[in-house]
Amino acid sequence: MTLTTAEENYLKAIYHLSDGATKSVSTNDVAAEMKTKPASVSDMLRKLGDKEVIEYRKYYGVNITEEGKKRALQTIRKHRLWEVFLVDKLQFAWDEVHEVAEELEHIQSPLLIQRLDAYLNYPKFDPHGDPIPDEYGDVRARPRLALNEMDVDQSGQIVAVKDSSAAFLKYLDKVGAYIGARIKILDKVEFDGSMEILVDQKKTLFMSKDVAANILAIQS
Amino acid sequence: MTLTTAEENYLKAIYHLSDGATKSVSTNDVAAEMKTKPASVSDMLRKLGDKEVIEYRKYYGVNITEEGKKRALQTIRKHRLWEVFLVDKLQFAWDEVHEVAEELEHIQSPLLIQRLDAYLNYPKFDPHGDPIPDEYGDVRARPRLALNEMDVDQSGQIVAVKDSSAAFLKYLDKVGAYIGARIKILDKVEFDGSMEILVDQKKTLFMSKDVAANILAIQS
DNA sequence: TCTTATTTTTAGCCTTACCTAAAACCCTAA
DNA sequence: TTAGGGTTTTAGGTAAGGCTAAAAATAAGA
Repeated sequence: MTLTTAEENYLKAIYHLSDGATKSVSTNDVAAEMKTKPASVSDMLRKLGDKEVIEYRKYYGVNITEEGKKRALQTIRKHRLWEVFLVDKLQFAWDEVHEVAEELEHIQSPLLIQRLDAYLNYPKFDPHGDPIPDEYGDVRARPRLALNEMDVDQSGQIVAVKDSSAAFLKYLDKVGAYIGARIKILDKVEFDGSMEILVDQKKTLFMSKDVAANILAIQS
Repeated sequence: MTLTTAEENYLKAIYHLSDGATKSVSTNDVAAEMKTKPASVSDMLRKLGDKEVIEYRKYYGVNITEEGKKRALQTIRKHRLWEVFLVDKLQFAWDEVHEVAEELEHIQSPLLIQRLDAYLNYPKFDPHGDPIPDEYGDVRARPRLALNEMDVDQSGQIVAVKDSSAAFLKYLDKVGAYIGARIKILDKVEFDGSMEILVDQKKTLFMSKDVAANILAIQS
């Protein structure tokens, strides 16, 4: 059973919204994600249900099936491999690659993806730090480090905080850090463990060891 | 004015059939080339006429316009650059690349093509020996050499014969050479200028200097 | 020139993927 | 337990790109 480009895109959206195939997803949410109308989504959900990549009960939203999850992960794999190609080989900036990868991910050729993977040296993460599923759909999550565990000159991306109190999040917001921010360790002060951090390649931030220990990042 | 994937494919077919935008092309010929029905072609010709990439007079076939020629050459450029990528970088065989390139050529990103061109070191010919138009649509035809002018170990492709008498073409056919054949010069005999030539990577052919001088090839 | 054969176009219908408007359904609060 | 209100589906329509069957235009032969 092959999927059209539109079907692949819907399936990918449903996979993302369902938090890795765990939660069920509403028609409205899919419509928002796909920037389309709920009526169009209903149509498409019926089709995807017929193809058994989702379980669809009218009025009750959808759950992705095992087969659907596998298909979604294949598409995500292709997307992320192309992103690596664009950044590593064609010198694209990491924020320029998404739209092009969105087109490239629909090219149908298992051989192409196999060869591309080898050519890129079997990368495990894309330029945004997101993991690349293997050809069976297995994802190896990248280990998270607290910022104070990172070394000077290492780069990464903030993915979570340990203490998610409103106060701490407010502090983060004030200094211009946020979940998803790209960071680089510029300096670590031996004496008190405080750090100097470059955020989004433009803003420099000073933080105490305690603050740094509260912020989790993945390396890139 | 943007073209859909289908429109790009029709335009490319019309360009090829019109021998580089010189001859006019019939509905039936386009239908045969596109493996579709004449009725579908009529529809599409009206659309392409509206977009002014062809000149369409009902019942009298079409001529490609200057704008159409430019568009067709852009698509051909993208197709051939991707073919080079697949062969040079991803180790595809030269006869495995066409279908995948047929998909890749429709990716819309001028930056991608520009970067790909640079990455491949501005190739002038694709793996089949066909010239790659530059970004303005200019094509530099590859100089043709008679086989006896080629050196040992050089590879190429037969593109024409000087003497196109039936007798000579019949002889070529008998020995298994043909327009389009991939060849490699294995040996040249100093004494009489006769040559040993590998055809399509499998058949070895001996020919006199006179015969070799009658066959034109491009180098690859 | 007239008739026939061939080519091309039109007419009408299908599928995919979208849309709007209206109907149906689910849920909650009075 | 029923009336809204929000969500979701259905009904019907559009555009792209295909199809078949039939009509129309061109070309060719007597």
